Amino acid sequence: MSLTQITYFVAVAEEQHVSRAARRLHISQPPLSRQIRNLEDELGATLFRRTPRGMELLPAGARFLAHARSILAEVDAARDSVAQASRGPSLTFDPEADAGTP
Amino acid sequence: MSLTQITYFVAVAEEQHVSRAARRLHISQPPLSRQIRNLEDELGATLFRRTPRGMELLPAGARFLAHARSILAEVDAARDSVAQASRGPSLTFDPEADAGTP
DNA sequence: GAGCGCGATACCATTTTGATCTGACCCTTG
DNA sequence: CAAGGGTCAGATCAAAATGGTATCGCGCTC
Repeated sequence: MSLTQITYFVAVAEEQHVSRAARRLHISQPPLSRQIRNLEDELGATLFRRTPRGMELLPAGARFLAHARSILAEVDAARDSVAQASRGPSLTFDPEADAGTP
Repeated sequence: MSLTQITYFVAVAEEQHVSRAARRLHISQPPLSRQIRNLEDELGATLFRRTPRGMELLPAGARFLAHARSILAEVDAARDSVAQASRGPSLTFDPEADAGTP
């Protein structure tokens, strides 16, 4: 399982459509289809039902979706946190911040 | 940024040592060293200070570590959740569970 | 100053990823 | 009922990422 796969999964779940999700992700449809399959294989569960009109999220998929979003949100938070830290440590308010630099 | 990199980062942060972390991860030291560097490059921040005795977590690294653990925990939770779902949907208590299967 | 331990670099083999082309299937439409 | 458009899936190839081995450079310690 990779962050890429998770991102792909969320896109497909939201679009309920592999092709549309592929366009949104700026990749082509077949690799996306394969990544979803790989993810399902690794998890040992089917996440979508393939219909002639697109992809339908199954219960297992719905459960996974919640976690997937949480993971991606946490990744963003991690990025932001580090970005803040590198713009100067402890920019988060700290009353003792300048007590250590007299 | 990949889940692998995050896993690697946590190992290095915990061991404070690239070589030891590599042994623990069952990979060799140079690729691990490179992945850490790649992660730092992508984040645009230095996460460790290289010392002759190992790796010292910098403030930015410490911030990232918290998120990294959270991400990995959420990944585990996602796996577990799907595993449960595939052993039978809604094992979580649902009073109407059998109302639909008379 | 010689040796040891640390991370970093160079280079190569392998694996993984993505693009293109194509196929199988279903639904709609005439 | 036949044709066509749209869906996802499979095969195949090129490119990128990943990991291993060999080696370097740098401090510390003796």
